[in-house]
Formats: sequence, structure tokens, C-alpha cells
Amino acid sequence: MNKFKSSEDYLERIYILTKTNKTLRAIDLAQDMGYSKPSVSVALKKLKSNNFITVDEENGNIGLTDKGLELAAYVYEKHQIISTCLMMLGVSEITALEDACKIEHDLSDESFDALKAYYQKIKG
Amino acid sequence: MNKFKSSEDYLERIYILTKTNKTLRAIDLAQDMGYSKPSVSVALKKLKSNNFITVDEENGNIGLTDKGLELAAYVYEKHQIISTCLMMLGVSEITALEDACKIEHDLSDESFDALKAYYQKIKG
DNA sequence: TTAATAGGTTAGTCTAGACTAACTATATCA
DNA sequence: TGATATAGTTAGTCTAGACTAACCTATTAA
Repeated sequence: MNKFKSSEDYLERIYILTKTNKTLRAIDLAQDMGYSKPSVSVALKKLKSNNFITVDEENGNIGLTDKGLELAAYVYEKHQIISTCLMMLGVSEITALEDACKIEHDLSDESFDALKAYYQKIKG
Repeated sequence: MNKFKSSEDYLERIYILTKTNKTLRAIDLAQDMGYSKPSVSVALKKLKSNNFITVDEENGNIGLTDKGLELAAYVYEKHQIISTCLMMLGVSEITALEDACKIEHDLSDESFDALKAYYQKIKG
């Protein structure tokens, strides 16, 4: 997992942006994430070759494959629960979101499951 | 902080090993951490030039400077509290320690303070 | 006295993931 | 028709932090 931090970040962002935006191209992602066009181009090429995303030949629109969607949704759920838990501890929203962005890649499934169970119990 | 993960890992390990071992040399650290001698040599050179550690010219014994001790103790405290909190959530010790090792470098001071306050309240 | 062992360093390689420079291709506007 | 803007790619650079190969030095053993 540790090895794919960057890919997970891209996937999560694609997941979020394709939920709100109608279409998403490489250039939109570059602007959103604050990376250069070449960085995004190379990252997307890798995601594509690993079958996480599709890129429309015609218009360059990015979409998630089933496999990509599954991973992206999981990373996003981690992000949401970690940041919410931090905020419940009194951490400011901005810091909680920042920290969640980093921690989400490091937390094992076992720890995440435990955190999620705790979160659900608290939430009632 | 994110940039110095590796240095923090070395410092934390030096902190732990100098508490238990009488002396600590590069080779001991290499064996303990599972890295090659050259990797450790280069890492120690960096820690030394940043004034985190001292290395005895005579016998190669590694020691922490005040600055190094302060950072190492802080990272170690993070490690302890994160892993303990995870275990309180029901995570196995081995996973909790592994995850804490990674998360300790990412958690901001603000989040750590909040987690620590929570931990102390629970512990009573 | 020579050979082996232990500890450490130097030099060079590899990978991920960012970057810039420079290119291609398409579309639009004067 | 030709200039400019937009989107994307390719090639090459940089950094951190691991690696191996090969070296130096000091100590110990035959």
C-alpha cells in the first residue's frame, strides 16, 4: 500500500471530481491537484495501464473502472472517517483533512476496521 | 515533517537502542533496522551534519545531541500513544505497532495533541 | 608476516514521483 | 490562411532513500 500513495491520491481525487463534475480531463486534475500537466499525464498513464481508469480517446474524459472505483471509494471512506474522528477529538477541520490525506495511505485494513467500528458506535 | 520520515525513523530507533544497549554503532543499527551498512552510513552522516547525533571518532559510538534527543523522544511518544490508542480500539499489537510506525511521521502536532489529551482522559 | 574478519566509507545504480522544456495536434479567431 | 490557445505527450532532470560492489583500516589469528 505504502508504494502506491500517489496513485491512491489521484484515484481519490478522480473519484471526488467525477461525482461533482460532469467531465474530468487530465488538465482539470492538474489544476485541482496543483501538479504539472506532465506529472498528471504520466500518473494517468500508469493508472490506465494498471486498469484503474479509462481515458476516452475522443475527448480525453477520465473514468474509473470497477477496480478503480472500488479502491477509490475505499480510500475516500478512510479519508472521511479519519478526518471525522480527528475532528471529534477537537482537531480543526483544515488540519483534520490534511492529516487524513496522509494517514489514509498508511492505515492498515485491520486498524481501519477498528476505527470504523468505533466511529459507528459513537455516531449511534 | 513528511520530508524527514527516514531520519525520524533512524532517530527513534537510536533513541530506543541507546536506552537499552550500553553502546550503539552503525553496524548495530544496520542489523536492527534491516538496512545495509552503506545505507546506514549515509543516513548517519546526514543526521550528524544536521546536529541530531554525535559519533565518537574513537569507537564509532552513536549518541543523541540535545536536539536529536528532543525530536527522538517526541517521535517515540507519538509512536507509543498512537499504537496504544489503536490497541484500545481492538487492533492487534503487531498491527498497531506497524501502523504507528508509519502514522507517527504524518500526524500533525495539532492532531497529536488532541489524541494525547483523549488518551490521557481515557487512561484517567 | 601474512591472511582473515569487522566496521565503515565511497561511488555508482535504481525507483517513485515531482519538475521544466519542448514537441504535437487540434480548434478557434482575425 | 495563418496566429494563438488548449490539451496532451516525450525526454530529460532532480531528490530521497534504498541497494551492490569495491575499497580502506584496524584488529586478530595462523
